[in-house]
Amino acid sequence: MKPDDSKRIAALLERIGRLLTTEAHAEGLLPVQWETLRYLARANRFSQNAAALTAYLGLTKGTVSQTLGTLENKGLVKKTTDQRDRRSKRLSLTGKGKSLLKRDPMEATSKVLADLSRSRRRQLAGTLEEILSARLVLQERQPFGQCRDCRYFARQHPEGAPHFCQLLEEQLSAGDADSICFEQQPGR
Amino acid sequence: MKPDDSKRIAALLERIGRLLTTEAHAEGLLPVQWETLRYLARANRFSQNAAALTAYLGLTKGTVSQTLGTLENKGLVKKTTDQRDRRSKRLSLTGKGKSLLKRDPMEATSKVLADLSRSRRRQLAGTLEEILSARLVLQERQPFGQCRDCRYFARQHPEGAPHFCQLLEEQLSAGDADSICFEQQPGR
DNA sequence: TCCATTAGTATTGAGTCGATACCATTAAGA
DNA sequence: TCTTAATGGTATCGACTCAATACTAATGGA
Repeated sequence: MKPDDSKRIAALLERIGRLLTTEAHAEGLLPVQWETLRYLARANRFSQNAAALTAYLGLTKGTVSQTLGTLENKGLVKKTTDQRDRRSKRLSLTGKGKSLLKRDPMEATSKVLADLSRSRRRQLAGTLEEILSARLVLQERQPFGQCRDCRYFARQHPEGAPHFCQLLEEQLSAGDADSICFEQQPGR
Repeated sequence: MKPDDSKRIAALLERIGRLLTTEAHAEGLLPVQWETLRYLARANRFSQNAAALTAYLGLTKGTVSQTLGTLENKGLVKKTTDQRDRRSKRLSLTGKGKSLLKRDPMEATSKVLADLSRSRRRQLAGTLEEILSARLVLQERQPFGQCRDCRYFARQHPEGAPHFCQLLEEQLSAGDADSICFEQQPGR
């Protein structure tokens, strides 16, 4: 095996990333804009705000605010002020935003991934998660894992609701449990 | 296993890509500029020109020309007109460019990759290459594989030189064989 | 009540990026 | 050889990202 094997893999990761980026110039949207739409579709309600998106993307809040502004102008995203904390704004996809996501250019790549065997997919997902998490830890950034893989996720709620978040002390729907969360901390 | 498992992997790939991009704002250079430097360090002499770089990055030639211009102004890249085809310019890293590459922000990720076991690295590299190649084929783009994995690579040269390219009919040094090539076509 | 913190916006300037048009050189045909 | 098409690269334009900085508004603690 080659001496700088790791460099070759790093180059592969970067090139795939760039591929995803260049082909994300589609439907009149730009790469970050697509990423934002996808994020909002996947994020649970505690994470549907600009601060969480900023952390997810690893950009500065000014940039993200600007991107959200243009998406709002395009009628793809809606902002509503959070009533519990009126500094914060709750972000959500409009109907137009949701239907645009059906033409997500990322689909082409998902299709290729679906052609891999189940076991290779599982292996790949595991390795990529490990790499990402290692890099994020070094930068003290959040992993944005799925709610149900969180150490604060409780399958049994005292009063009988389906799930419960022990950190935010909120009930969680089945959809919440599958979504990604700003506060998620892997731990089981 | 989750229904849209492939979407999760695609999101991982994109997020890692973005991570690589955001941390490539370093040493006064921008992400594409780093990618260009790395490309020039890895490309064989047939591929050290703007056209090949354009194909590699998947950008338009105008953009690439501009990026190369700023790298030239920074004294990191040198252009010399190719004497065989005087439309073309041969690109090379200056001493300053090479020494800057030693502070490549991508190193942080290579280090993490180096911590993976040998077998997981091998598996990962294989899977990523497969994914990339599948996507590139769909777009009719070049794979930019290593010279020695090319169908035109001949280990024995008639006159006894170490290696030989049967497409370009040129002798190849050991370094050439390890470099990536614009014309490379996997085939063995 | 004061003050530090947090959520988001506004502005500026550098640079990517796609699109288009352009120039020079080469290659192919008549 | 002359003409024409293709190729390698540059120049210019406008839209937009992005980091940096400064700002407003709301929150929350002392």
